[in-house]
Amino acid sequence: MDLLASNPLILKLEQFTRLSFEEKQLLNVAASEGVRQIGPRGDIIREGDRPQTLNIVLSGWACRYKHLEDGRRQIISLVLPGDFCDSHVFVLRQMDHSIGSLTPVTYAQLPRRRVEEMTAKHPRLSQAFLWDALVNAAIQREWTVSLGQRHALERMAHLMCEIFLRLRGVGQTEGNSCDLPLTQAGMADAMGLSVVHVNRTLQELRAMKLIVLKGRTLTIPDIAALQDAAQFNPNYLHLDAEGRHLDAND
Amino acid sequence: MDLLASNPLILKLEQFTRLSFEEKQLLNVAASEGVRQIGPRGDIIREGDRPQTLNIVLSGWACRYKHLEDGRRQIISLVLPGDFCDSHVFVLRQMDHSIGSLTPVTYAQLPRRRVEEMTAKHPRLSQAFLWDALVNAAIQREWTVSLGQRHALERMAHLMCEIFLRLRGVGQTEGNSCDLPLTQAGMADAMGLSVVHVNRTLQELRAMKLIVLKGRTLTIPDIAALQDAAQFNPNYLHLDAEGRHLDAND
DNA sequence: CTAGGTGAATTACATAGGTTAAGACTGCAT
DNA sequence: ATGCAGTCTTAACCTATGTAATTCACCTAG
Repeated sequence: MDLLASNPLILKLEQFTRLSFEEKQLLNVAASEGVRQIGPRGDIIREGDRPQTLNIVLSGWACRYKHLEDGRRQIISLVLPGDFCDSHVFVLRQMDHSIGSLTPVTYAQLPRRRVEEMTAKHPRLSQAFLWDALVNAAIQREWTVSLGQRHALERMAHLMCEIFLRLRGVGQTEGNSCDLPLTQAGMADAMGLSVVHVNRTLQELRAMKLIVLKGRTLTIPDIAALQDAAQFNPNYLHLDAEGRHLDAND
Repeated sequence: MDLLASNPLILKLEQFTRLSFEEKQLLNVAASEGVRQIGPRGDIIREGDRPQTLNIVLSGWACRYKHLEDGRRQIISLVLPGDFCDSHVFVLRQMDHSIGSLTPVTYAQLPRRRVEEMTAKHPRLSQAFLWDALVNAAIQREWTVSLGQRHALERMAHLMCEIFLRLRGVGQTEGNSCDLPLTQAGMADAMGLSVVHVNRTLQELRAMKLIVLKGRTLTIPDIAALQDAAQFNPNYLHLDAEGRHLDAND
């Protein structure tokens, strides 16, 4: 079944735990109902909104972001295929940030009740969702470290390592290449740098043969070398979770 | 009952929802078993550890932090009285960061089983824990914004606003003053600045009459003014959660 | 009361990264 | 074809912040 193999949410969660056929089917149905599309610079959710649905990105890139009053913008995190837009916000009163599309995005809108049914009936799913939320928290912490301590070159290199590994987890890499639909302005907003300096830094990374970046395609000739330059330690992505080996009944 | 009123965990959670007497009692018992103490610069948990307990800070300040290979250190977040050290890490293989004490710290160690019992029997407690985890995620996002976009002065001002409000939520402020046991080196590690620049910035904040900082005591003469300087919007702390008004059976 | 350690303050100087501006390239819409 | 709009690139210049080093003021252990 094609969908089963290509649903990024399933691919992502299976890095952590093996899902039963039924669970996968459930996720697939969920990801095929209420599917929406949005163009490249739209908002999926806005600060202040109070979503009553859970949105899952199926294809394309989005980001969490926040504006300051004077126009400065920080991209808080990247929302890649398979990622939730608003995990568990049902508890909170309103969104404290916005989620915008960076490319055309396809996403599924799950009504709240549907999510609750799924997790109630399938503890392994709610376990997997929890794992996902915890990994996202870890990623956010790592961005804190990047923004606080790493210099521009390390920071950019670190970002690319992270993107590559996250995309690989959802089957969106080919060899040592992947999509990178972020503009330099986007990278600047994500890494707290100016566009000019992002450009300088990319040139430097290219000169060091650490990356090849043509159009929207990123190639990493030597991942180990890039990781070194970034002081990148993949432990925070928790790709080695034990759940994976606990049981395998599908 | 004195303990009931001074347990910072209860005070914190009650900002979000009203707890029943039984629930509070449960939290109190939890917070009085397995109590540990640690001096000012110790580690409560280390990167790589695999904690089988849930640690709750009862008094004193701690922080999550991470070292880079060359000695740079980033404080990722502050762990204040009433905060969990390791919410839900049972799912993950190992700690991807350390938690260290900034002052002498008293904390309770809850065995995993105990936590699971509590949340299983008291859905409102697990709801409250979830709220807490979500607020922590929001705080982490706000730090990302601070580190990425705010200049030193705004950044420091923002930190002080946040600390003050968080402490007020657990009854640790007096008027417009609170404890601030962070050294300037600590603030530097938290805000991604050098010690010298932290000092300069503090002088500036003092000259602007935005803060009074003597010894370990911070006073904020005019909170609105400080918030302005920081572009501080408290919405991310979600102190207005609706759960608070839903029911009140205690 | 003295030594050594820690935190704060300040100065002089260095630099990573920001700002502004302008040109070149791209793709798309008319 | 033409023209606009977004993106990338580069250059010249500027500044917020970092680095190094010194002094002072505590505090605590002997």
